[in-house]
Amino acid sequence: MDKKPTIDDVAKMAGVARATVSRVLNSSPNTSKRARERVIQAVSALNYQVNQQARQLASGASRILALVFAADAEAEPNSYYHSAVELGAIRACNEQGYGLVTHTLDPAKQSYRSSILALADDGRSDGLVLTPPFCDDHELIQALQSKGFPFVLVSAGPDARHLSCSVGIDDRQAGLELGVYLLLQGHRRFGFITGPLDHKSAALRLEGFLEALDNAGHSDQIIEVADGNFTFKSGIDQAEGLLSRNDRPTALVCANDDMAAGALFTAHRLGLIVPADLSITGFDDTPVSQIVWPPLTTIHQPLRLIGSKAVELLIADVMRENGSTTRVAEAHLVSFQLVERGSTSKISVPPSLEALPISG
Amino acid sequence: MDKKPTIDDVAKMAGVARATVSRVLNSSPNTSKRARERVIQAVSALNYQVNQQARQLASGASRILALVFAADAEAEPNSYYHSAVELGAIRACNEQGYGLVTHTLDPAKQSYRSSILALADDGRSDGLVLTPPFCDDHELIQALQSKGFPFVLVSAGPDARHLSCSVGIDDRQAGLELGVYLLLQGHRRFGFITGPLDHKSAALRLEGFLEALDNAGHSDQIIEVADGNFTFKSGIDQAEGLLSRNDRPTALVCANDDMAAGALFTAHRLGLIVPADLSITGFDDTPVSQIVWPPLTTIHQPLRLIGSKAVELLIADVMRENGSTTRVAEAHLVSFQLVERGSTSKISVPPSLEALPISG
DNA sequence: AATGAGAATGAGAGCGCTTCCATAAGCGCT
DNA sequence: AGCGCTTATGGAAGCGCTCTCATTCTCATT
Repeated sequence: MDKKPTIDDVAKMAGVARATVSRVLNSSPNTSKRARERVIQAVSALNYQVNQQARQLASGASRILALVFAADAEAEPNSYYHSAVELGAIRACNEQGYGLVTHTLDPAKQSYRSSILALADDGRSDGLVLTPPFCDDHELIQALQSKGFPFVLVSAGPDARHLSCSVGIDDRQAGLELGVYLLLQGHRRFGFITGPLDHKSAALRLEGFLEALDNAGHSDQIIEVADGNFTFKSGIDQAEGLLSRNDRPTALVCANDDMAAGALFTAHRLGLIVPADLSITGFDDTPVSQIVWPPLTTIHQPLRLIGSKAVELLIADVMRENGSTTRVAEAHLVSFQLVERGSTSKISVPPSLEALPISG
Repeated sequence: MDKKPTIDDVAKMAGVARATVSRVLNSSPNTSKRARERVIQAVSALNYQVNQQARQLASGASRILALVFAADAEAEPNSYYHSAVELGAIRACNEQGYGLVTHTLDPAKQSYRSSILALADDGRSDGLVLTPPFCDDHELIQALQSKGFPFVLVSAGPDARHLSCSVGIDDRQAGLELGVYLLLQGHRRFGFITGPLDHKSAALRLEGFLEALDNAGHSDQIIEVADGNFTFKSGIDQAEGLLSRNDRPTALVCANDDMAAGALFTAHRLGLIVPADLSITGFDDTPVSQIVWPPLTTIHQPLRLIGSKAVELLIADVMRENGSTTRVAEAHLVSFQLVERGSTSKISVPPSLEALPISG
């Protein structure tokens, strides 16, 4: 097998200097049309491809971005959420000639912070995309910032959003809309299964929901909250507790689709008819929400878009690094929609309650 | 911010030559204990980290592997399958100090082949992991082989397995066991929803299933086959056709879990009780199979293991490249299990049929 | 004490590219 | 024609590492 052609081969063939070839390849401003044409022709004649390693060494950039996901040792990851974000990120990377290397870390292990910092240090990537719950670790964010290493947050809570560039939906508002929706459906007794506590965006979903109840003049007493961890199994377990009470809720709100699927499972097992006996809502609008029966009313998040947008911001940031412009902590909020499906329905309530003031 | 220390800084501090530091860092055989100690101490004192780019340029290896997945423009990927394989691959990579960059390609676009070849050429990765349906493209495989570029196949069909190193289960055998199981349950009228036609391992599932029927002395006439494409939606649609016939099957076999979930959806819609009126089976044992109601009887594949094993083989291959040993086309078959859940049950059949010879 | 095999080390030549700096070419003016 | 200015080009110095090759050191053997 012949050796791959180098930039010098191209230069020789095109009859120009190596530097000129480099300039053409990197579309530097100062090149003549003639030189450009000759170089391009030589490149295609030789089937030349830049050696990324050499370029990286010389330029100091690897053109690789790293994406960090949470995944504990054995449990399934919150797969669809991750896949969708990753897919969007991959697309955006490819479009800009970047590669994306995905890392998984167990957030339960304390070592995760140093692992992420090591990722920033080892020079294999130019920037980091942090997903929950890593995106809410202030100490980590500050460490990264003091290194001057580019990164962007996905689905971060508002505190973290103030610190750095981020992409996500307004989880609080989404939770609120869900609350308003269910109140309008006539529900007055709620169950809520939360996500992991360190997961700020999950916490916001609850906050927003409670705000809706509050706005409508209802007290916290009409809601029972159980701590889930985003897994199907935790949905099953927590629903068990919430649904076996005497005054069980008429609507069960879950902080993601997988737990909603678990809740549905428990409802089935208990012989409850959904939505006649119980309304259930999910969050994220992952495929899970359509696979279960009945399909879930849920909040649609544009996860692919979030992934691609995160990468775009990150690349912009990486490129800007040379320039002196300092990075701004910009929270990019993308829109969400409440998707109404078969898992929720109106219940009949006394007219007096229906007349309650409900603010949007 | 100070510049990062280089190997020369370490060499100076340790009082040895740069080459010695390099040898220690790469654990070459010929180093004295004294040199080793001094270097290690200097490294930690300076908090030195090798510059991967420089190492790559000098050594010619990027220590990055590429994973190629199918994903069409808008449709959801077969997410859990992909995630699980990817997760296993990531783990194995990290353990060996490699990075994994994931690429998605649309197999419907003819350009996918040149994209993959470009991946091999651009020097950013040392090896390729090919998943279905790319792993069954002989032309691609041969092109890769003639380049001498390392790669490994995941879930490839037997033809491709003969050509190159591969990891997967024996899909044919799995299909056969599923057939034997359902026959033993008393089923005699079957529906089968296949995967995409170019997906060899999916085709094998059907082949094995038919073989089971054949072994039991049953003709093809007792089975109706419909072409799915692994999506939930195609499961819904194909089940529609299969279940609305007069002599509808008593068991519906689906080539993956997502389609089985779709079939379940249709069954619900048609008012059929699963498994009383209809048994349904999936394939892969992804989380989907437990999320739906009733949970699916399915074939468990150790997807994480497949991913990690693929990477291990690939790395071994990459490393061997220097040595003269030629690669062998080795098919690594991992074990699968039939997992019995609520979506299947025995049906009452005339004793005469039960006595039919059924071989395993 | 001389010899030689083998282990440890150092010097230095790249790996293929980017980029700085100096030079040359082009061009509108006076 | 001559001047200064901008724009295009070439030469060459690295980027930080690996790895070959030549050299020195060690030590058992004669």
